[in-house]
Amino acid sequence: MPELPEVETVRRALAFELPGRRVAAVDGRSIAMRRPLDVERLAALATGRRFLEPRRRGKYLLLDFDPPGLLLAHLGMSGRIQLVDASSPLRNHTHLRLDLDNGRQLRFVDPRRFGFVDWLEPGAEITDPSLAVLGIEPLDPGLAEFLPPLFHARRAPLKNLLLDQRLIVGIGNIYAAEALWRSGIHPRRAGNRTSLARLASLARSAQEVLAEAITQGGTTLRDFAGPDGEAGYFTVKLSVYGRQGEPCNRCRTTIRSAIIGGRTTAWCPTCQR
DNA sequence: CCAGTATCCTGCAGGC
DNA sequence: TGCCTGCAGGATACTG
Repeated sequence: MPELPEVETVRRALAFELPGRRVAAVDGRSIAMRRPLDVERLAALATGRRFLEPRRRGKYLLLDFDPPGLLLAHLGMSGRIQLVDASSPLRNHTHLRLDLDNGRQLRFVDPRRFGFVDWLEPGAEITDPSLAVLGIEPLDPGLAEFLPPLFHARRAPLKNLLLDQRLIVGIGNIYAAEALWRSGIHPRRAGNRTSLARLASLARSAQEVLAEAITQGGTTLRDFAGPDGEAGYFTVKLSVYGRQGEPCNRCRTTIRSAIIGGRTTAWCPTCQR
């Protein structure tokens, strides 16, 4: 489910309420996830600590504590984080619950279990196998400068390159398609067959679409504290993703789709070359 | 090193 | 109403 804008929206919502709160108890059931979920271990490590300001790196959420240590979370395809009253009804597939000292509860829900929550000791961030390999943050002001040479050295389709978290983080199947449409580039075009100028344009498009999605998500932040306590999976106006068979917003040509980089990819055959 | 594929898991929509 | 198939916003182990 979540790409960078969704994770950033969750982070901002958590930033309203978590800092300063103490973990009163941890509960759940240990199960297999992308990393095994060990509730006993998390309970022993997190209980009694206070939350600091939450951080994000790519699609990863980093919940820092005092005394130092952090919960590293990834939402995979179907993960959700809820911040609700401890008494509120439990969703199915709620794997982990952290009771706060104010009667609220932080919950990790993930039906497909492609996500995970893990504990990192101070400093382990540097060596963590998932975090250590991550590429550039797309909202970095220098993106349009750093990305073109990186992509230009590869012959894989740009769609694949955008999804490669070792090159650029936070972009998933939706925003990869949207960024390519905005810059008028065909998703199958090879990195090394794209001019540096067009790659710079792609970088700016990616930056724009992510920033706009975050802005949209921001409007749902007040709902976060509402009855369901979920960060809304806001409806960004999508131009190509999921719109195969419909007319292109720019030229009315029928949007088509194919599997590129192992994932369904939609594009406009007229606008994108 | 690079590119491409298979795989983990559940839920849901659509076809019959 | 079932039952089956395919697909889903991700990351990574493996192959060639």
